Amino acid sequence: MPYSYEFQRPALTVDIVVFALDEDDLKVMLIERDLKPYAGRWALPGGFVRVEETLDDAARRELEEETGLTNIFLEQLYTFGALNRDPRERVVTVAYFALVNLEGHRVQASTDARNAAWFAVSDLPDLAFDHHQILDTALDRLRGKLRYQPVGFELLPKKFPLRSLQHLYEVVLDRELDKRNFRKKILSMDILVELKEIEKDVAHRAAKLYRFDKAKYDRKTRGGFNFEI
Amino acid sequence: MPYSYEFQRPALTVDIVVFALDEDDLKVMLIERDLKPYAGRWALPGGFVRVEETLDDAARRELEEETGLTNIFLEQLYTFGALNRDPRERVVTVAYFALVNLEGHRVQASTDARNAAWFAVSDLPDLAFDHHQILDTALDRLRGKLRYQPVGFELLPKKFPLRSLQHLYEVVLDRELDKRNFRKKILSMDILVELKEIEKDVAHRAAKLYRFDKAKYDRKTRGGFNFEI
DNA sequence: TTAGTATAGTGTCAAATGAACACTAAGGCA
DNA sequence: TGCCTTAGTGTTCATTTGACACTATACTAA
Repeated sequence: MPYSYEFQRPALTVDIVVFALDEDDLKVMLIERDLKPYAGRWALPGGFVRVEETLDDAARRELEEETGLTNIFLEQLYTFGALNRDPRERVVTVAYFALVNLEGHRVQASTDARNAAWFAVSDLPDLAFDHHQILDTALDRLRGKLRYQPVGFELLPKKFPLRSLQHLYEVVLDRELDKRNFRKKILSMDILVELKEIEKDVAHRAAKLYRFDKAKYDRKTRGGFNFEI
Repeated sequence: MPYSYEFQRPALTVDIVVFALDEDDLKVMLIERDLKPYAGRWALPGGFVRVEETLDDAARRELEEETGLTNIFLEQLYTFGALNRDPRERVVTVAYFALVNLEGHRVQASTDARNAAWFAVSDLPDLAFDHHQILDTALDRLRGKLRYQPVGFELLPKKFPLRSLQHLYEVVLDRELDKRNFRKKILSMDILVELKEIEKDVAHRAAKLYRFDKAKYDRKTRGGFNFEI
């Protein structure tokens, strides 16, 4: 039973850029399309917004359906409305960007009869639609956010050594950082808690583990906070 | 002749938060609604996105139709998709935020049979829909942007004394700034050009006029720029 | 057991930046 | 000509940033 409207309406979708971090690279989650257009091409997970769900809900639902990821950091990115982004008809998409830590959310390959996989952002295949542009926008946003908000922790496990945090900053910002200065700076922010635990099963001297203390952060966040590293 | 679709589609609109600056206040442009719902209430300018126009185009068109403003700084803000933001049906709106200088764009009161007016953001009427929330989001964005991008100049005439620029920062950031430190900082950025002109018709000592030099700015913008005042 | 090796962890100094602070100069006005 | 209003200008101190190198610890392999 079709629905009719006095004026033509663009279709509305959500697309999600999910970032994760492994030993070497910043990764992004892609889905292999099984339908036309762009069948066989890799694309961002996403789909149509239902009329009875919010945009955030749509993004979380699609993400779960297509990749199995739930309960992750998710934030609206930008809305893309170019006229021919989809060859079939006018489609406006609200893009989201999400951060997960690989430990907690191991790749849940094919769900929903699709193939899902992590790709290094430095070595991507051709993408469907304007998804390359969306991804570039997400990367800019990630780099920007890292500077003034403590989102990086979303990419790490709950407990992490300072090395991992520095590595995160180095990978995302794409430059090397001085270890001493980095530690001084991060610790002086006083938003990390040193745990009574050290790394295990590590080939050499084990590092202390830390966790991000959101309560501490919230207390000092009045008037902004500078994560410039 | 109605259009029909297999699934129900949300309607898609744009709404624009236009900021301007006068002697005392940061102002925002509002439209008095003549139709239900919220007839007689003030609202942000905006309207439906047509299927053959981009989101940016829709925002510019609506802005011109409803307020007469053209050729101004306009940037996408955020997309609002709560289920009951519009009592009639599901409407998703892509909000924009715009900056104008009052000199060049004097209030073009009623156009399109509507009443348009500037309101001080510190003294607003009740607004229709979720427009208060949109406006708050826009204010946050303006304050944020001012810190790391030279958007403030969009609120000033082409030629302006440093006092006006400082006043802009003080009004938007809502705190007083030290005149000497402000001048030192702004001039050290080397993005302003001192003109061979001074203020006219001013009751007391006239100040030198400056203009923003976009080319200069673009040259140094590599790797970010800090407008922290 | 010991030598090797890989990563953890730590401090100083110099330069740049940020914040506080007060007076003189210019020009219109009465 | 005196008054009033705004323009314009430097110094000092505290803080932050950035460059830079060595010792400590723990596992591995001979």
